[in-house]
Amino acid sequence: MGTERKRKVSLFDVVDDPAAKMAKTNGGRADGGCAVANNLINRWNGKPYSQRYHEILEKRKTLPVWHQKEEFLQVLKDNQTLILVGETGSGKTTQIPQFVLEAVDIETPDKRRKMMVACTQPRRVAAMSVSRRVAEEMDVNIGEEVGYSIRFEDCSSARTVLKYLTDGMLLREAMTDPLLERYKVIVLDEAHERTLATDVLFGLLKEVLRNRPDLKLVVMSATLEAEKFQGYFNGAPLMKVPGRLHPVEIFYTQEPERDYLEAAIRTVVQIHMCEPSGDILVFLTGEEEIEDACRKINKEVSNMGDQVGPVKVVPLYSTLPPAMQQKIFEPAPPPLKEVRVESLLVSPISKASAHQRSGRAGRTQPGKCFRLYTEKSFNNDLQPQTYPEILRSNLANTVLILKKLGIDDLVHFDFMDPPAPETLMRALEVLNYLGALDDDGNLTKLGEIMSEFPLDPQMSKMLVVSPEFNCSNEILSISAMLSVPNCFVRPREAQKAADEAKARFGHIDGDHLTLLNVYHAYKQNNEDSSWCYDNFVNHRALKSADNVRQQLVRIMARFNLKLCSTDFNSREYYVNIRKAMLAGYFMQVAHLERSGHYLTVKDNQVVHLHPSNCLDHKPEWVIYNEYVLTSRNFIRTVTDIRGEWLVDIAPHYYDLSNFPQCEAKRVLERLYKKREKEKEEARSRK
DNA sequence: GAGCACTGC
Repeated sequence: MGTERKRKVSLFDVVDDPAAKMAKTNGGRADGGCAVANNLINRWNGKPYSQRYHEILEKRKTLPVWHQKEEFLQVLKDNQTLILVGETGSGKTTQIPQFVLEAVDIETPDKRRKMMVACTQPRRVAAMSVSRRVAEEMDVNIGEEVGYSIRFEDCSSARTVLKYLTDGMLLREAMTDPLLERYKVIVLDEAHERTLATDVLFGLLKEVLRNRPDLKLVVMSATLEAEKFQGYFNGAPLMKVPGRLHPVEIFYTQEPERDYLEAAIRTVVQIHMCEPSGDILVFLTGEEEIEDACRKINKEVSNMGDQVGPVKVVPLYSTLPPAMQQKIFEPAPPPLKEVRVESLLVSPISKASAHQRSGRAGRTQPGKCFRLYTEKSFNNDLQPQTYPEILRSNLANTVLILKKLGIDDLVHFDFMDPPAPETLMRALEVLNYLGALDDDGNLTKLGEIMSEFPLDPQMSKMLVVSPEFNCSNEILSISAMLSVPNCFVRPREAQKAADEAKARFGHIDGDHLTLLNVYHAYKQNNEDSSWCYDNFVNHRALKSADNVRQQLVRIMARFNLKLCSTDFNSREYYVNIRKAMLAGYFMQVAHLERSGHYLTVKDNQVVHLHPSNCLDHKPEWVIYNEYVLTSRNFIRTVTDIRGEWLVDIAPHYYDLSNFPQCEAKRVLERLYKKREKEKEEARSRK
């Protein structure tokens, strides 16, 4: 890799002249060119700028990136790829895409359509909120010239010239538009987070750039790993933008905290009592914890009565509806204090993200950062960077996407951090067993359809084949339910009632069918939220399952996969559903040994049924949705299946000549013999 | 008979 060509751009401030720039880039447009040059008319929608535009513009000009605007544009002009390192508060996420838009020519031969600038974000909230902000800064309506695109919500139009989108969304777009031809410039933001999608986009874009000399790439990162990016992108120039606007003081605890949640709440209350007014941002790991913390903070503060001011606690996590998530961007009414409880990354975090989080405190004014661990622990225990997701994930889905993108030689695909060859091999093997890839590793017709579903390949497979089992409606519902957070609520003060409520949905043949019952009951009760509350199911989870289901239905329709159900009164109703599930999950099967333990077929692991299961017996064979390692090896969400079905539905996987000697093998041998005999009898009857 | 959390499509 051409690190020898590495360049560093010198930093110097250039006096900015936006008016001249705009006149230049406005090109040959006759309409009001003069007004545009004079900064009176918005070149994007032809309307006069509002007063607010100018007010915001003055504030924007104080952001650190503005001091390097001309320099940035020069580097962009001279290079196809560039890397920009800017810490929190530099303004890079909102300003850089606007600078780009101002400078590049996005006209196309078709006068009605322009090319776009894309800016990716790892998270939906960010894509949405940043685009809103930028639309305001550009004095246009969100969804028109500036838009965003996230799963379930495309807020963009034919007029959109700047689009914020999740990195996963851009990857999906690449599947139908392999050269990303509607984009002129792609900005990959938060590249340091190294999400799976970002990492795949790195490799993909590197190739696309070779085929599209007119495309440009800006990689933005918050951390010093930038030199690694530089090496990877053939010595692309590196620009550094100074970070936060205000100093942040960092405090550590003296002793390690036993209960970080309790410590976090205590710290919040202390800050509330002792510090001047402002915002507090708390990082926690999950929905339940966040809701819990919100309740406790409210309670503790109200217990203190008039000694302290009121507090407004705002939760933030991904499964909150978007409108609720937007709440955290509303300013707190002046006399109130505000606590925002946020969940972003699962701990233990890296030093880099700890640093980035502390940066949040200095965004609008000087801040303080309270780390609920010791300084020693920060220095010794935390990894310097977050380990890239691609090195710790199951890659079956990623490999399927790459294949669909036309990347055949995965071993030589240019990953920034190549996954172990065994990991890739395992993914290829799984896809081959599922019939998504043929024996030469080429995508099959089935695989092509599977790749269009935003699901794991096992689930896509069961969905695609479900019409053959006459139960696609039910498999759609089950898939949707498996794709959202656990819908069963079990509050500490009402555990017994919650268990009883769950038991009412229980299906003796397994948890998948229980989920189906819940979904059906939810629909039959008109998606009513108080019904959910009374029955201890999470309304939000069910609503989002419904949303997922609709998306899946649309994909099914695109491929003419028929929506069908077996007659509910037929004995085959549940049998068909279980068989269809097995057609996708035949690699996730466990067998009950005479010892009373379950052994997985895949790797002969001893596993236990997760206590959340609703079976009233221990079936000889089960399929499971996931394998979780907590206090024991558990298989969670399990359903009873019959050994005969393994032989019928997945004989290529249950090929006994490759099977290790075990009880399951002997059982299967008998089943195969039985099948042989049945066939012979049928033949002789003829 | 024990919970374990997250993100993205």
